[in-house]
Amino acid sequence: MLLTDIGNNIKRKVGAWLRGKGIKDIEVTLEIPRPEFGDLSLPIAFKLAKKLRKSPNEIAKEIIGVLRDIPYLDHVEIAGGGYVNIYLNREKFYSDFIRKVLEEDIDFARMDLGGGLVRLEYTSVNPNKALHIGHARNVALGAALNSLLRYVGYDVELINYIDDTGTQMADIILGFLYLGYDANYSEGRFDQYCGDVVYTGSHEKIEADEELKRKRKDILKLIEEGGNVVSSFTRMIAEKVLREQLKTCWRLGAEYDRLVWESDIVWSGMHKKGFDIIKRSRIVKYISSGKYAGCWVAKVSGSEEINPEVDDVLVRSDGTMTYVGKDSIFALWKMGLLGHPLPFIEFVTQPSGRIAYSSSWPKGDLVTLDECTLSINIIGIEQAKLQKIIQKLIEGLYGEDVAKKYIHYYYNHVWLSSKTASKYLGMEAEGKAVKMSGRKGLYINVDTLLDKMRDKVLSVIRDNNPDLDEGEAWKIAERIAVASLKYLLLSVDRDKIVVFDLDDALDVTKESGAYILYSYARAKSILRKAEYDVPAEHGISYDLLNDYDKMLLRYLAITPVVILEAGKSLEVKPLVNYMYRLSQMFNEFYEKNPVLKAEEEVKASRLTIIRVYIVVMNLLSMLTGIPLVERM
RNA sequence: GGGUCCGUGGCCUAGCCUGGAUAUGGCGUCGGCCUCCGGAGCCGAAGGUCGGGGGUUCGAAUCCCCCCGGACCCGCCA
Repeated sequence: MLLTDIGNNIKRKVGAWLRGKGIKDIEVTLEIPRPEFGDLSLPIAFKLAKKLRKSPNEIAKEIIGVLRDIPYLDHVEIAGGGYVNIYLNREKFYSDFIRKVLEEDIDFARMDLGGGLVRLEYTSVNPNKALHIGHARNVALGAALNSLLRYVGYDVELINYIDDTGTQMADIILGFLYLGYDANYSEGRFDQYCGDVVYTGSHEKIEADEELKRKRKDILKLIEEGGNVVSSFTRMIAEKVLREQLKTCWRLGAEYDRLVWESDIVWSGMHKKGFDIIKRSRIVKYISSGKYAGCWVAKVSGSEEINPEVDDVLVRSDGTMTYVGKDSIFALWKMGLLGHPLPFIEFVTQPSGRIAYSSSWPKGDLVTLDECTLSINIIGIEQAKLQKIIQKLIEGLYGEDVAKKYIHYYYNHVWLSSKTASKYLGMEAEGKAVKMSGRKGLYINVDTLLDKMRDKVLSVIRDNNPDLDEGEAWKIAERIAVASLKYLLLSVDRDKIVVFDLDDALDVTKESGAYILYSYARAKSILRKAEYDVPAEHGISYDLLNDYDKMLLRYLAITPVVILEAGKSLEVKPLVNYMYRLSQMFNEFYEKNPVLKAEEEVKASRLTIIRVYIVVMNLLSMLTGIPLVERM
């Protein structure tokens, strides 16, 4: 029996009582109060006071009568003028909870929030550079969301969209073709070479030279046409970069089912087919006169009549499609509403054994995407308006219910602290922080950062574990580095800019990913030293436990509540923050309570609590993608 | 100019969606704790007009309106 089950039970009972009184517009909510106020708390009496013309206190008394036959209930108290505080029979509740956790391991809190297929697009970095720490925010979010969605009952298909037809790509292709950069570069990572050297170099030269701009335009045209030397060269380069980028993604624990190339989309004629559908929308019109004569425009503003000045052009007067147009069609395809099959081939086997399939025009196994219940697109906040337009367009075609399935899962940018920009990149910066810029070379690559973090942490590991062999130490250092970076990126609100400071990131104490791993390693260490395993059916001797034991236990038991909230809101942040809070609580427990030296009954109970802690942390690690280590 | 988002002790941050009982942690500052399971740790202290104003409410950091400050978006570009 989980706390969520007990909560549902209470909500059902109180809900039925409400309906009996003819009240339908008040939702029953439960809180987890401070420990002295019980295990669950019901503030509903306050909301009913006016409606029933009674004091909250009187209503609370009435509600107590409703709560009679709740399993695990010990007693109920009224406090604070109308709260109904619910106290469980903790010995029984915790014993059952512990048994469930130890028997079912990390599956103990699995739930079904309705299910269905979620198609999740994330990463989608242009294949002309290495991933920088801003991309890592996207990747970390996607990987975690994938795990969370699966745990709460969805099927998930992971898509990485590869835009190999844009100007960023053309910039480096021009660099290779005309500016002498080496397409066979092999001294270091090819993606870093393309981004750090070729792109920055080429871009600057192109912007200053009309002739080069013309050449870039020609390259873009050739890529779009396909079937020529330039287009296959471009695809070859992009593929080389992508393979390197994927290594970084894997390092961050991210994998994919489908790599979808923009060039394949173009060559397969998806846009033409998609536009034939979009054209039929009520909100799309052909403009026959004036400045915008010859354009197809979508009415997305609030204006009465369609007005190209404020509405969005989908097809230009020369017949080519704008970015909005293309992206809308891709959105329809991802939602399984287009039915346009693309050929796919096996591209690479990923670390978990999962195969990533790549689109590959013209030959491969034809795949038509099924309709999905949700299409989640992890894209930066700067695209909010554009994504809104896409949703409007979908609404115009299929109605509001379908449009609601298309979710722009946005996140704000990662900036660099001015200190980091000047100290490590030699860029003088005004103010507290600066926006990253690929063109200016103002960014930090994920691999560069992870290497730095790993090296920093490695010496501490050697000091603390002299018996550990080098390979093992290295693996641990890598995990600590990844955990620290992910914690940094996932623990703050998606709406907020993360200001990245390299020195702060390298400081892996206190509130950090490493702190979490440290408490876990301590727990593991105790279990290694314990001479016996406590059998799962042992349970606990609740009366012998002190406040620190009880606090930890109490907090462990709310795991399902946290997961439910995270799953319903599609947020990973609560999980990450909970993970940190739990670690904090464990460290406190650890400092205050001897385990191995405790009296036998207490020792057995504490070992059991630690085992539960381990399972919960393993589960949270799986859900958030923050890796753990057994020692460090 | 129009739109979206953010504003919580010196600095960073949780809580905001779904209003509820003393506002969460961290950094920094000051002071403690290793004969004891891992000190990458723990304990304590100082530090708060939850940007400002108004409204709704028995009750507002949380909901609504206005204002201020910051970020982002607003091309037949991608």
